[in-house]
Amino acid sequence: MKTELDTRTKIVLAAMDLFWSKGYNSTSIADILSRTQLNSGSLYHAFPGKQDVLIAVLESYRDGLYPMLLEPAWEGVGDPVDRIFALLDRYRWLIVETECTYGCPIGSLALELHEADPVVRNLLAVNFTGWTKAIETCLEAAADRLPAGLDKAALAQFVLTTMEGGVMQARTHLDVTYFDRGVGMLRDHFDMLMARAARKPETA
Amino acid sequence: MKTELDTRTKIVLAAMDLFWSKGYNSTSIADILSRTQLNSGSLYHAFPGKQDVLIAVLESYRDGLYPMLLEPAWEGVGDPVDRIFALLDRYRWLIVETECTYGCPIGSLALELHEADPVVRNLLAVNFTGWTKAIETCLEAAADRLPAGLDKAALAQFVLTTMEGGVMQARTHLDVTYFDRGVGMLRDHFDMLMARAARKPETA
DNA sequence: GCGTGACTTGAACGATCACTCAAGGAAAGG
DNA sequence: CCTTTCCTTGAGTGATCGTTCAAGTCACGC
Repeated sequence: MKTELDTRTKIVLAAMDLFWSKGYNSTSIADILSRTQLNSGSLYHAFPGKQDVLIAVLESYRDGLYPMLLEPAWEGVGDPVDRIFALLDRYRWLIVETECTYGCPIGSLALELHEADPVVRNLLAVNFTGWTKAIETCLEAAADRLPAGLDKAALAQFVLTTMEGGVMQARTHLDVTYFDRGVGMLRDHFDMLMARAARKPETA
Repeated sequence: MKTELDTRTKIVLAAMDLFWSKGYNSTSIADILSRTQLNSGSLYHAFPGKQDVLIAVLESYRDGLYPMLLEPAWEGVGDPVDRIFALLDRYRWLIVETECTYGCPIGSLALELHEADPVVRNLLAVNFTGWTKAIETCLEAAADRLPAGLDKAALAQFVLTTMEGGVMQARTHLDVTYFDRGVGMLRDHFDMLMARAARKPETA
């Protein structure tokens, strides 16, 4: 089944990869054109400008969160807490696979684009929110094992923080163990929370 | 005392500010020149090229870690655990002061420079290591309040992770509370560690 | 006064950037 | 066969990038 790809789709796929590996500013339109084997006219027929390609990429990440990231990561993993660490393991795998050169595409773009357009900044925020909401769902599913008054939204954000900070340090040091230690600390955090919940259950 | 600044120093100071606010790639030599009121010849007399300005900036951050960042943040704060959170509060202050537009200069550069020169990458790593080593010193000074077998290096890295992840999310959402929640989670983590240490003291 | 080295001047260079557009298919409906 | 519409072609635009360099200025030892 040789799928004939839409011009827009071809561009978005190529741009996703290029923005991920080189960043937005360092990726030129010429890079996208040579990757897709298109001419500039075709690209500018499909998109008004470079920033609109970025917007399409971010929308694609947003829409692909479950089908492309979470569902594969959670396949065969039923326990909600395990799912959180399965997702982190997915990122670990990406780090190893790319020899610590790639990171989280959203995080990289978020720190690269300093004076971002409101639409772009909002899409970055939406991507983060989608991710943390998914973690929050896991935390709610595991609510019986966690302390009663726990701020689940804050903890979900903390999971994202651990992932982003770990990826950043692993990439800078070219060493996955910097990611692993962060995940290990988060594991400890969860263990302590669950131990606390087990010690005095059902209290507000 | 009107100090006449060295050309190199003037350039480094201007570049620190520009790289911080706009990033490395988005800062042009022309930006640095107009900021310093110098001509291109003077800059290229002081530095072989743009990347060498970046290297000087990173060396400046490395050398300024204690005098410019830690000592001011720790002034009047004796308790080692309080010092950790005083430092995080310093970053919080920067976020608020810049209306969530600036972040950690090292973290931003680390994620912006995807295919960084080895010298640059190493200087980024050195800056991270200097920071975490300082936190580690605090943890060692508070060792009596912490669990015996605690991996202090890992926890120190986790503090950096919390800071970087919090800054990233605060900047993306244009809202400091994303930073605050991360610091709150870390506070909980410390509280749980100290409670565990108090429960069963002096055990390995 | 004069030579010498350190530093500055700023126009100019080639490369590359995002982007444009007149011209040219290709397919479909009439 | 013609028209219309959609899409592609690719040379070309002006702007901006990092960088160069011949010429000029300046302080200082002789």
